[in-house]
Amino acid sequence: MIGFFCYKAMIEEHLLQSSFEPLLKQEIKDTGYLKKVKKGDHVIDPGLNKGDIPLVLSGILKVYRKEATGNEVLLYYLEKGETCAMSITCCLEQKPSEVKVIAETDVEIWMIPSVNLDRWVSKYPSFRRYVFQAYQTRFDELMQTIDSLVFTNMEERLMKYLLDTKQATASFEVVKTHREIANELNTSRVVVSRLLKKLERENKILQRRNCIEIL
Amino acid sequence: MIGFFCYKAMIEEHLLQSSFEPLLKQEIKDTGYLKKVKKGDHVIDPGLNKGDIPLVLSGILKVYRKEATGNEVLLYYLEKGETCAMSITCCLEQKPSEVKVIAETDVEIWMIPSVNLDRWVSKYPSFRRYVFQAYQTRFDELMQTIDSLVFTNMEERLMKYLLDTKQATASFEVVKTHREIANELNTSRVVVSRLLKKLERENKILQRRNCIEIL
DNA sequence: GATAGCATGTAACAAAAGTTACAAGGTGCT
DNA sequence: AGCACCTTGTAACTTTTGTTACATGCTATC
Repeated sequence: MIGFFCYKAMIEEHLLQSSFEPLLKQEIKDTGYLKKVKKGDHVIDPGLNKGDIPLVLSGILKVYRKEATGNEVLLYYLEKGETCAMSITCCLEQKPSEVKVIAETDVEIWMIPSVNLDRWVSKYPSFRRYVFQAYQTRFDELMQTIDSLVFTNMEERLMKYLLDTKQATASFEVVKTHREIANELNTSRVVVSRLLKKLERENKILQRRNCIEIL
Repeated sequence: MIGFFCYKAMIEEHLLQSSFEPLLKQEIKDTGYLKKVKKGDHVIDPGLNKGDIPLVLSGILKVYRKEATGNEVLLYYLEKGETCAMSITCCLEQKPSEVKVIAETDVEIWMIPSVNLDRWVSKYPSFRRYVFQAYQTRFDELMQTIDSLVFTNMEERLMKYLLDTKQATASFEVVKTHREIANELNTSRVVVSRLLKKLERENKILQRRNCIEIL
């Protein structure tokens, strides 16, 4: 029971900061449920449509695009207060998800049953704003991803990746191996090592084992 | 007056085929207006927020991403019955557009004043479905664009581009110069000529001046 | 503290994409 | 016809990215 009250307090604290109407806040608290996901575990898998919409309470989610052959590429991070726009469209259209969502850290998510979605969008102006703003933010992120893919070389993509990751984790360091970074950028480990060495020589970063410090 | 009735008939014909409620159809007819755009002209410009949402009645729109330095890349085409999801988020969030929309052919668009958006989303289930489906479709297209950028080489991107363009124009031929294609893929003319020659040797296409036939 | 496995550095090479330069042929205009 | 301009083809070269191979050193585990 203590745990139960803790969760309710957590979602309450979160919702208090939002612009949601009191009635909507109550509905979110009453119909949602808490989901804890361990670092590295899947939240959504392509093709697997769980039907509920995640609202991040704590931790960081990575949103990926994955190819049939196993290659993948990081699209963006989701942080506290954010939601997965892809899930919303998937739920409303009953379509399997196009993306893969993995917990970058241990994560706590408030899951909102998708049955309520359409009604809430209709009933609550604040929820409409929230949903459309989520779309806007995701489009912006995807545009940035596309910019980075089309208009810049691997070195710039890598630097943007480091800065984004630093931002998402609110830390000075990026705690990842060259291999992990290579996977997230869909390139090879050797290329990442080569470019990181170059960035280090240019005094833009500092490398330690499993860890990159951004200067 | 004849022209006026023609337009009303055209939008009516279009709406009849849609799943919109009679009342919504009436509102769309009453509050919208027709916009004709000549081939090559801009419909939306980045930074320029006209505030109305386009509904394509006839013709094809190209949606681009443009860089500060002038480089650009084609994201996808919009066809009859479709709308620009970017415009919707831009209007609702009062944010300048992230993309550039150009008429690929002469185009007729029914412009919907954005003042009505929020109310219609709230009031009409069919409009909610329409808007969310528009988002879904655009996300899918962007995912395909990203796949093509991350996971395939220029030859495959070029072939996909030709097939997409063929599909959009509902024609056997792609009536474009190598230079135009290079611009839409953000590469150089020489690279496009080289790869098209290769595709021709492999009997996948047939080239004439200003025109590529897909086999 | 031996050892297996992982992380990083680097050389050497291959493939893909971009750049520069020029030639040949078509098109439209005067 | 003559001319300017556009389109396409291609050679030669550079740069970027990807691949293979191997060396070195760290770390965890037994």
